[in-house]
Amino acid sequence: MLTVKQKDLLDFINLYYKDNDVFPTYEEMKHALNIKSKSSIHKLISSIEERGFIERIPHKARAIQLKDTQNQKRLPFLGRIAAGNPIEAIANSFEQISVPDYLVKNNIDHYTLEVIGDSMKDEGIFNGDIVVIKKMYTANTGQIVVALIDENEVTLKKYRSYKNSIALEPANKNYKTRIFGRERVNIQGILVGLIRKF
Amino acid sequence: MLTVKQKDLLDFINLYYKDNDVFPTYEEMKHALNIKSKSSIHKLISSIEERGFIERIPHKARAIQLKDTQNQKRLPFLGRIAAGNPIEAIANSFEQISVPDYLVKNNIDHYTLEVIGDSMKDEGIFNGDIVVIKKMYTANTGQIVVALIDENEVTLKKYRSYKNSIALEPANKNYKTRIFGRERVNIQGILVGLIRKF
DNA sequence: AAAAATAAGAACTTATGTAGAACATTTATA
DNA sequence: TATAAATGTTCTACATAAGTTCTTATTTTT
Repeated sequence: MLTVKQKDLLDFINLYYKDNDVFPTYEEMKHALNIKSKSSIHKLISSIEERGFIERIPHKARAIQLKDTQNQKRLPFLGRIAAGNPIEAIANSFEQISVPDYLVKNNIDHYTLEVIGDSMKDEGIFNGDIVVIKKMYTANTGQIVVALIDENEVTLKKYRSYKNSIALEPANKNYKTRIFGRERVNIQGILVGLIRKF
Repeated sequence: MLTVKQKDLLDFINLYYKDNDVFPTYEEMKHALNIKSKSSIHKLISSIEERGFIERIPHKARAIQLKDTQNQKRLPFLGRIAAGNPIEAIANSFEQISVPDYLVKNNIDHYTLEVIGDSMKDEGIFNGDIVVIKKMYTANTGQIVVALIDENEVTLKKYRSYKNSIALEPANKNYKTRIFGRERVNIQGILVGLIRKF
């Protein structure tokens, strides 16, 4: 709930801190945001602090502290992953779910699904689990991916790439690996996180 | 329980926030919904807030907060659960971790642990997983518990209660069930959630 | 038909962003 | 330690942006 300017400044502070391991002075912020007066920065900083995104020690130089109120990410919940429905069919839902942000790489689109079935149980992925998926259209062998087969079936499996084909491996001896021509398989994302409620 | 317009506006706010990391002004909402007056937006916003879907800071610009059903809880992270250390030894850690609050029953103390080892792998609990534990001192047969054995070893196992003894069952054929006299086992909590990062 | 919800516009209040100068405090250093 | 330099704070002032309140219709829902 920051304004645009406030967010710009906060972004700059974040970036600066990442690069320099110290926080910027007002003078530096002034230049970064193309503002001519320190007092303007002071005001901005004050409002950012008021909203709880940072804390300051008054009068101390570079004495800012990032208050990480933001350790959650809201991701779209696209429904259940089981044979049958392509994800796209339900992708315009606005249902959202919160996941801890350490499961999510910033700036890359993610979504969540509920796992149906036990075909990946040997990887510790059980029926009913919520999986966090990073939207990607390519994968490396060994990664667990959401794959769309023949534009029509969606499944969560371990990916294995061969010269002219793609293998989708379950993690359960009761199911068998399926091998497809490259053109039949579209990667929809790779597994980055899992949440289970007991 | 929103009306159509209210939901349209809420959807727009969600979308806008996702794109911009900042909330829209009334003016922007006006344009998005094809409404000609800010006051109309104000009314809609007020009713959305009344119904608990958002919160505002009155009079502040862009000061909306998505007040959703799902949020995060910060729980203490008490370290690793493996043979050896009783949890109490590390229980005064201040480290905290965010977990989605749908994993947590309100008003009851919870904590988190990192799982070490694969003794529970057939239950889909793997080395490195974060488990969310509800602090409890009793358990029912079949529940997965954090148990303190002989005031000295802590372990995550399936609980089974007999007349004069307690069995702690692993979920891995390479480990065997251990049976203890009741007085040797103290339940420290029961498993309610799991988070895995891939 | 009655009750809510939605819409409009105007007038109003408050917040935000900007600037420059003077001032206060902390930190560096002669 | 005394002083200078760097940094943060306060003040006044102004323009604009944003949110609020009011009254009055109109539309939709019950």
